[in-house]
Amino acid sequence: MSEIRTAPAFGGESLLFLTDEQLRQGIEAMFFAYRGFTADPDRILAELAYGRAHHRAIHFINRAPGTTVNNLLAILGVTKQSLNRVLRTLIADGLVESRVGTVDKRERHLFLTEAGAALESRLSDAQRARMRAAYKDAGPEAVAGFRKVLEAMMDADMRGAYAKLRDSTS
Amino acid sequence: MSEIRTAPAFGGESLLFLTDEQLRQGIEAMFFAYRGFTADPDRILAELAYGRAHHRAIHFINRAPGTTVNNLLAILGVTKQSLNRVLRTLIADGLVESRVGTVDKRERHLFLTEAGAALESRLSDAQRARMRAAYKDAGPEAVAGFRKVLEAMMDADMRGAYAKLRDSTS
DNA sequence: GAGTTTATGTCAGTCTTGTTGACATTCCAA
DNA sequence: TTGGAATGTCAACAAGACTGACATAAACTC
Repeated sequence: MSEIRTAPAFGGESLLFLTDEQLRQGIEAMFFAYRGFTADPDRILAELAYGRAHHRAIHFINRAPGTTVNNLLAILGVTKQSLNRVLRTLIADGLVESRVGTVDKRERHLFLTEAGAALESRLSDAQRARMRAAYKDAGPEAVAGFRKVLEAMMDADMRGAYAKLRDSTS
Repeated sequence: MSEIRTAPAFGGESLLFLTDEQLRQGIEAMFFAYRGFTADPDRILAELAYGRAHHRAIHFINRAPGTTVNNLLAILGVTKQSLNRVLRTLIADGLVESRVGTVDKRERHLFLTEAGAALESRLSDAQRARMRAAYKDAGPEAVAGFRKVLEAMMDADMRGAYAKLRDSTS
């Protein structure tokens, strides 16, 4: 399966970074880094008897206020039943508000309440703090490379969703 | 909480990459990319009625053959009960072999059987294929940055575990 | 040698988060 | 008006994490 076992240079460009060993290191780095990535919000969520699913919902509702359930479903990649359970608790706890659509009354538009926005900030701040430290350590060029590889690693449909979100504010 | 809202240049070095907006894009990229990262092995595992937990165990047993249960526990960051459930099924299915230690007979040393190694290859190949495509797209400099940021994002103890694994083969 | 610690395994119960399948309601559109 | 889309809800279930309790064997310590 390995296209490149040794590390020859083609056309003057080294392909050392494409060896199985390099790829494996990347895979393991991704695994350990993702744990760090979620560790800080997880601690906050545990206090409140919420989980990562709640965080994800809150994050993307904050990101795109007024988004519909269907829209959120597509971004999160879970079933409506699974999302619905999470949304129900968030609505019951007064963190999320669900408004019937004016144009299409079948749709529910989702918004964070003040309390919801407060929790979102708390979670974001924790997650950003680690991200900021990592970015600072690695430097701007590393960050550009980081983003480039991550984007190339996404499924095509998620790359679209990501680009849409990315360009909507920046 | 935001240290930097605007994007001033300090000492001639732009810190544009440390804005909250940039950090949020990084967070979302990480979320979507991780889904892609696990998508291919997940499909294979689903066929076999296994989950990601099985993949992780198989991966690290292959990576460090003869590792003890305790060692694996530390790397995976789960409880022994959780890991034990997974190991039991893998041993029962003939993918993993557990050998009593010769020096310390309390320890169990874990190895992949031929069948286990075969599955490991299948899973690795799938995951590496995507990784290789992403690396190729992004180029060697981006890959270096990617690795740098991921490493900075890990918890300190995992950075140690990762470095140990990383340097043991390369 | 007795007592403690360590490594492992196991049982029982709980929680979150995902899944399917079935079904009802509402409303838009052909 | 009929069909389909969007949403919500109920029920059942499974993976994979958790805690707590307990058992066993081996190793270590005093």
